[in-house]
Amino acid sequence: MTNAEQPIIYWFRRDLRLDDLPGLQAAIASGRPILPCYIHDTGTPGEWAPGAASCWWLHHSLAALASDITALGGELVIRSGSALNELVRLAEEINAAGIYCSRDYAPWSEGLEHDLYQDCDASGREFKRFPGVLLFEPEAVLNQSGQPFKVFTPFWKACLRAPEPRSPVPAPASIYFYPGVTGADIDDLELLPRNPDWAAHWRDLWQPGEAGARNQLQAFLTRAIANYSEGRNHPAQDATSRLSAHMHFGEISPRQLWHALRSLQDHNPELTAEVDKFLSQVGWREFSHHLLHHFPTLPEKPFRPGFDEFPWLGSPTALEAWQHGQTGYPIVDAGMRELWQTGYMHNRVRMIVASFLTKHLLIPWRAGENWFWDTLVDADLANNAAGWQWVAGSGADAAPYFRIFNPTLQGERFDSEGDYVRRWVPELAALPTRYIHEPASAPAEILAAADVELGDTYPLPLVDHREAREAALAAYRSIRAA
DNA sequence: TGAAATGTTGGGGCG
DNA sequence: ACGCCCCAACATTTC
Repeated sequence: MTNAEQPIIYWFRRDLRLDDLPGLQAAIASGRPILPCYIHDTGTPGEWAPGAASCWWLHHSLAALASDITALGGELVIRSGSALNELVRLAEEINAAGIYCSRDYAPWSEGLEHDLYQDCDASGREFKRFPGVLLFEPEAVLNQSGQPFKVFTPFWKACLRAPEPRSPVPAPASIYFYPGVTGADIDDLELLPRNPDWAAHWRDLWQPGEAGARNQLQAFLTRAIANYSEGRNHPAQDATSRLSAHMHFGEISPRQLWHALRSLQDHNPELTAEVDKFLSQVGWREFSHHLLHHFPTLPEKPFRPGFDEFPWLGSPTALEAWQHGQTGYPIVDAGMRELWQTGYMHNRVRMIVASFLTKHLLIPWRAGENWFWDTLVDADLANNAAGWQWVAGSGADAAPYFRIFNPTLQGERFDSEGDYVRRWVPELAALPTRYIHEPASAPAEILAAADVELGDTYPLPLVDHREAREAALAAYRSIRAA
């Protein structure tokens, strides 16, 4: 039997915010007391435990959420362990009437939601999951034959034809909390690096949490969006939204993003093309998540058959040079160093470094996927897996296998003044712009004048572009024939 | 959400 | 004036 004072557990997952949270709103509307909780899940089979950079973000995001809940007079109850066990135990402990949450689309999450539903059903509790992590539910975007889309353009067109994502629900003005339950301290989760604390300066770069997400969106909408289509390709410009980590942790929902942009567009029709361009990027996020939902092996196995046989080389020393930004290709090294030092890399550069790893070095995309997973603050299983497979040519709607970025040309085209390289590869800073993307082509006296000694202060190119390109084409031909 | 090789065209230098 | 060559600029195709 249930009574009106039996609480509802609101289980925070990848929705670390209070605004636009339909599940929380529904819990409040039930009139029952609410227990907000977060489980640091260490026990669900198949889970990709968050990487080091992601853990740093998670810590601060949880701290921000906990503080916002405290301001409302409640407490975020944090526990650690198997999410299923911890939730079941907590529900029994307080005799909860139900568990509400936002739906998550990771392969292991869907199984977990199923198990929770079963357990709740058997013990007379309500288990409800609400949409909100995505704009459109995967079941709602299928082609004419009821199958998932495997090509982005028709996928996104179908999304745009579908009923518009509904308006965000307001943040609760007050919450009737269930008192008296305590959990772990955030520090006990040991999410922060120490010995050494390599993220000591990251608080100057990022503001994890809902307020930070709101600030970032506001900054983007008042400035960079106006030149997004072009600016987004130039890594030296601050022309992208930088919302990815906020989005990953659900500090802002895609619905909030969607409606903020549509509203901006309504008031500024001249921004239509820019807004559409940005929303199509949100569309790629959507596409990746839908793909992962339909094809749970996306993070591990080539989406396209045949790539199992790809003749990778996988040299450990080459991988290490790539990881440390020591390949001798300035745009690649700049990107890898930006990643290492800030937990982030500009998207254009992500494509360049990924193409370089898989095609110039012939190192399996999974090595890159793993490195990004550990080093990106916005590491996201769906985006990461889909992105790497896209670059490697094995993914859905992937770049054709013969599309091999020339890192020198990419640098010259998208970092034409060399500002990005100079920022992250300071040992090349004094080189004239003409040679900044190809130091090896500079005359000896120019190198000397810039204090550059190739092979000493800056590495010689790890591979020759032309030779590497030919080798990659030959490798791809070998699986195509088979 | 490429790059390189190959093909075509047209202006200009020059015998 | 003409043919020839060079080559930049652009287009097409190939990988």
